[in-house]
Amino acid sequence: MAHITADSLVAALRSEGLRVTRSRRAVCEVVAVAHREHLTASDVQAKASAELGTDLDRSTVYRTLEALESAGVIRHGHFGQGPTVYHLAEEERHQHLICRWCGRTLSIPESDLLDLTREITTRTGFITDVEHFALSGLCADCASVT
Amino acid sequence: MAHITADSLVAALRSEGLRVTRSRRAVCEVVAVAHREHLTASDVQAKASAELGTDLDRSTVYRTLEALESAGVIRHGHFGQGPTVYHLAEEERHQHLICRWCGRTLSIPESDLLDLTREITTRTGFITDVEHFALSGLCADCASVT
DNA sequence: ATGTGTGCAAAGCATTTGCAGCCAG
DNA sequence: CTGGCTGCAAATGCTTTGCACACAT
Repeated sequence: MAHITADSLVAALRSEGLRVTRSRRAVCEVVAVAHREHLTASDVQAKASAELGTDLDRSTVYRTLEALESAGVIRHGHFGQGPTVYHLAEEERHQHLICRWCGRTLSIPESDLLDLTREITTRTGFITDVEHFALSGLCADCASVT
Repeated sequence: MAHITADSLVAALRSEGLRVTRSRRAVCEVVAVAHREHLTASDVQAKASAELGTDLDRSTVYRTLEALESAGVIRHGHFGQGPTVYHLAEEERHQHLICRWCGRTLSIPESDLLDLTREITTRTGFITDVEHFALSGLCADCASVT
């Protein structure tokens, strides 16, 4: 799959019948450039404001992210207790593992967890979206210290 | 393992060198009675206040829960975007599955997920604490509607 | 009698909302 | 030109913190 561009995000807004403003375009650019990275609303605000040269309001950021999410081009997840993170609705999903000691984050592709998700579905009928919440635990380094 | 009683929670506080007050005893009772249930700070405040007959301050609740947690007799977890939930540090851990549609919560014993956690550890060295964060997804009912 | 635990009040964050004016269509 | 979008400011909800007083030990 080709890289997602700011333009395709903008197009998604348009196809939802939403208007395309300077602010929204800036948010799209920031999100597209971040690619696989996970951004908080505050990250987006900072980068988009820098790009615009003027301050973009935090509420506008939230509203735009919400619009992009309902257009289906971005998604959000929850890491630990911190703020919500946003990222492109990319093809290759992954589970995040957060170390409760050092706070480091690892990723593991969803495809490596298919056995798990299948197992859960078989037992409960529940279809897991591994990406939405991180898993907590101890990373290899911190575990070895303990 | 026998049921955990309020007294054993109180004893845990004592063994940490902490004082046992009426407020703390009330919190211990509420948590012990809840047994497997997951309580928010607000739940604990309400129930403990009812038991005391006077209003227990929210900050006292947080401080007491923190004390119980560092004494190792309770733990906390995060369900969705909602408030932190507290529960006894019981023997049988379980993973929570939250339906992103109807909000219902299912549980699955950690023992059913050993393959998963082993898999993750093998691949990454990461030791998962399945209980700390819930998993998001669609429950059987909501999935069938979709 | 100590100093730990308490209530109260205020602050700290992330997020949401109401509203008056602005700009994309 | 008209309504959707914006900034501003205030409100919300959860959690934390500073402080003076109270009470367990």
